[in-house]
This record gives sequence, C-alpha cells and structure tokens, in this order.
Amino acid sequence: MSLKDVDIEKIVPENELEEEILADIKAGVTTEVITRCPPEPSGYWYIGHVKAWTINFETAKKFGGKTYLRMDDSNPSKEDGEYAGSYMADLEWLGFKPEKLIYASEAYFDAIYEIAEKMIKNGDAYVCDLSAEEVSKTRGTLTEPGTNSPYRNRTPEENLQLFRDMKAGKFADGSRTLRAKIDMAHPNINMRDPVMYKIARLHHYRVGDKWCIWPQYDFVHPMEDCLEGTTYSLCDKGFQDHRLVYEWFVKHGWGKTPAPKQREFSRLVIENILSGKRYLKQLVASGVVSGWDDPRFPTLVGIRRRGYTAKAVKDFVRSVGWGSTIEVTVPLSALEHYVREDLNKIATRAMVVLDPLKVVITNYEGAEEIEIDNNPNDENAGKHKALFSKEIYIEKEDFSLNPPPKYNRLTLGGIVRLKGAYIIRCNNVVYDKNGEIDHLECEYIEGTKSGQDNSGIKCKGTIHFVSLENSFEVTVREFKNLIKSEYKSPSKALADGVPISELLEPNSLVEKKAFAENFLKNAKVEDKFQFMRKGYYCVDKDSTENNLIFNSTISLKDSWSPNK
RNA sequence: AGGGGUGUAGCCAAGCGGUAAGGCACACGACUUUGACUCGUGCAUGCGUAGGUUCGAAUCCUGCCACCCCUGCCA
Repeated sequence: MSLKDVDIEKIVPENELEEEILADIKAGVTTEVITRCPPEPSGYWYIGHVKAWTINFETAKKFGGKTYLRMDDSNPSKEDGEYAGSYMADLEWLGFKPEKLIYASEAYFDAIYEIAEKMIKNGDAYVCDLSAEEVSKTRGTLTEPGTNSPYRNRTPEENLQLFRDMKAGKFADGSRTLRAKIDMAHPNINMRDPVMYKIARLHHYRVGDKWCIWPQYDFVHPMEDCLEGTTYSLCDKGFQDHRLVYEWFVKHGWGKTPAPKQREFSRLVIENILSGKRYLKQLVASGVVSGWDDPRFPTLVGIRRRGYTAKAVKDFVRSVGWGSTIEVTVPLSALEHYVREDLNKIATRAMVVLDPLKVVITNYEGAEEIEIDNNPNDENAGKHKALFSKEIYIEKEDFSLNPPPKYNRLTLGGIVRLKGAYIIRCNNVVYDKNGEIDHLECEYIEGTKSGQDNSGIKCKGTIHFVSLENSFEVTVREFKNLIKSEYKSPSKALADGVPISELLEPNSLVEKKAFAENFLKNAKVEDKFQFMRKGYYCVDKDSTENNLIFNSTISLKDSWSPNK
C-alpha cells in the first residue's frame, strides 16, 4: 500500500490535517504519508490512547501510508519490557497493523548521538555544567527572560571533548548536560536552551548498560521521527507549546526535507472514568481490582474483558472528532451508546434468569421445543432451540402482587407471554413456611404458541424464562462503574485532595448465580451475548469447564418506569 | 517581555460571505413475542461580547471579555 494505490481525487478530507495533507501531496511536499504510534513503554493503554492511535493509523491508511509502532524508550527509570507485548495485542484487537515494531533505543540512539555531535560542531549545542537546580533558576519565569549559562560560549572543540567524556562515563550523574543553544530570552520557555542529554547511570530494559547519557524528549522525539521517515507526527495538544522546539530540532539536527510536521489533536477525557497510571497502579497493587485487565478498569485489556468491542470504541472516538481545545470531556453515556450499538448487531440472544422464581404450569406435562432467534435484527443469524416444560423459572421482578400502573408483566390472575412459547395465566401463589413466595402456579393457554398463535388473545407483556430441564447454573458478574457517579472528574477530585477510597463505588463487583439455557454451554471466552431484556454479557477468562462466568458488559436501555 | 491555544445547545461537533449539519443526552409519540432495537417529532431567531464592512456575517475587520495549557536533567 502506498500513495500510488489511492485515488487522491476521491479523498474527502475530514479535518484540517487531512486538508493539509492533501495540499502537501498536491504540492509535491509529501510523497508518502507516514505516521507513528510512539508509546512510552511504562504502562497499559487505556481508552484515551485509542484516540491517538486511531488518528495516527487511520490518517496514514486513508492516504495509502503506514504507521510504525515505536517504543519511545529514552527514560530507563520509567520503562520496562513488560508492555511492548501488550501494545501489540491491543493494536491487533483494535485492528491496526503497524508496519513494524521499533525500539527507539536500539534503532536510533547511535544515529541520534551522531546528530548531537554534528550539532555541537555546528555550534548548535553545548555542554553545560549547571546543576538541575541552577538550570531551573536561570530559566527565567513565564514573564521574565532567562539568563545565559556561563558555559554557553565554550568552543565546539571543547564541547565535543566534554560530550564524548560524558558518553564515556567520566562525569557523575546529573553533573552536566548537553543543551541546545537557542535563546534563553525566548518568550516560549521550551526554547530556552532545552536539555538534549542528561547523565544517568541506569540500566535500560533493551540496551542494558550501553549508555550513561540519555536523550530528552524534545530532542529525541523529532529526531526519531526524522530517522524513521515520519511525515506527520500527530500528538495531543499538550505538546502544542513544543512545536517550535520540534521544528527547531528538525531544522538544526536534521536539516533535510521532507521534514516531519507535528500536528496536535485534543486529548479525550471521559466523565467518571479514572485515568492516570499512578492511580490505576495503586488500585491494582492494593487489590481493589483483580489486575490491569479487571473488567471495571479503563485499560484496553480491561474493557475488552468487560465485553466492549474495538469497533465500539473506535466509533466512539471518531464521533468525538479531532477537537479544538486541549482536552475534550464527554459523558460516559456517549461511549456506552456505541457499545450498545455494536453489541446489538453482533450479540447472540439468549434467555438467562438472573433472579429466579419458580413457576409450575399446572395444566401441562412433559416438554416441547421452542425456537429463539439468535438475533432478530440479523436474518442471517439463525435460530436456536430452547425448551418449554412444566417447571420453569422466570425473573422475580417479572411478577408482582401489587403491580404499579402499566405493569405489563405477570400478576395474580393476569397473563403474560413467555418469549418463544405460550401465554400463561397466573392462578395461584404458593408460599413457604416463612410467608415468602415459593412458586407460582400458572396455566398455559392452548393455541397461543409462538408463531402459531390463532387465539386472538391480546397480551401486553412478554417475559423471558428458562425451563428446568433446559437450564444450567452459571456465574454472573455484575459491575457498577468503579467511580461514584457524582465524581465526574476523578482526577480533579484526586488533585483536590479527595482520597481515592472516597471516589470508589462500594460493591462495584457483585457475583451471583443464574439459570442459563443450555444453548450457552458451548460459549467460549469473549463470546458476546444479549441476555434478553437484561443486557449484554460476555464470557470471562476465569471460566472453567464446570463454571461458566459471564461479565455484564452493559445493561439494555430501559425506558420503562412505573410512574409514566 | 510573557508565550501558546480556545469560545457554536446540557455534552461533543460541522460550518471556510448566501440565511445554524450530525451525534450523545433529554422529552413525547409509533411499532414491538426483548418496556431492547427501529422509526417519527421536539430540542440555538442563535454562534463569548460590543462595534464596523456588506444587499447579506458564526464566517471578514477592530476593540473588549472569559476559560485552558506552559517555568522536569518526564514523555
């Protein structure tokens, strides 16, 4: 796939970047669109990352280009090898295929070092002996210019020797830095002689102890983009202030064309979702959740286990758009809409009774087959067999002795349709010793079987059920959002000093038993179902042969309320 | 001697001089053997604000106002 494989004339730009790319292509500035997916390998991805990756991968794809997965691993103190594998798996799940997996530390550090030497020779960089504290102090403030480092005017020869000595390990950690010689009085603080290399004897998860000097983001990122051939470096607006430095390094460190362009999109924030590596880590460490892939977690492995689909998340992200402010906050319901939308199309329907109430059909003996559509919205989905028999279970909430207005479920003396089977009438309520309802005695009405009903009886309600002979016990895990609904912005609450324990919804995981139709016995991990009239569920990886576990992905919408 | 951004509905968002798309949410209807889905209807005389240019302005000009981000040897 390359630019030649797409018809430029037919591409309809959907945002300013795409308009710019189109113009670049037409002007001959761009001959190939290359983007990159540059995670710092220091944690699992969460929903927010999907926006960045969707933009980078889909923009490239739209123009017949490609995207590299590049570990932005220039800070050994925060990174380790645990994550690259998870990124590959996440990307595969999302349906994005990187051109190649690259470890910047291995692939580019030598070349980047050479660039640094070249810049020293050109007088664009110098070795500075100021301590971190002194650098900070001489940087000036938001409104005042900084002052030049006393080491700023060393000769290129002296700088080169010093830099080589830095690399050779002749100086103590933190004692010197290589700095870009830009402008200490620049109104943009990022331009005030940013640090290019620091000295730190750290073991790197990829390159081991090869280096004791490490390139810093403002320098290393544009150089990696250049070395890789990236044409559009798409990042979030947190880096907008850095665009100037980015361009400066591209010019002074690289100096060739075509030069990569940095463009920025809004960060995506979802209400009531806790993000922030350190907080998530804390919850994992303290055992509040079962791990990084806990179904209540916003990590990709978490939402995947929960039952969210990649399509849903991508549709959601696309619906939010490119964004104009640094951060865009949308309600959780917006995400959930796309989850339901996709699941409605793909989830197989099944009947599962979560809170059983026994019903005996007094005028019926034996059992008979009934058919259930696997998906009424998809005629190709087929049907599956279930059973109607003398003893069945219905949902407790589907029977009421004191029905509210418009309650069109089962009442004493009332009728209701059993999904796929007959209309039944409740004639009697049988109580146990404690005065609790033990079971219901109902009669089925002949001639009302689903699909062949010629009785003319009008029945307002239809409820789901399972028959005793056709059911087995499963485990269902119901979730509440991890964060209490009143904390729309958990990170802000945390910043305001609210303890994390206060943010957490108590009992966000409730495990219970349920009766599922036998059809579900063959369900495999990650299979997705709609438990009719309840919600969407998927098989959890904790399932064993004798114990199927279903995670509640999301409930069905429920517009019914008794008072309407 | 600060710099960089952004203001269109409750939340996102299109719009690029020709009379305010779309989605979410919400409300009300219709349909329904899932109170789901689907469908219909409603939801900004208004685009931060004050002026100006124009036959015509969310779009162009000027002034003002508000909010967000930036002073790591993190990315």
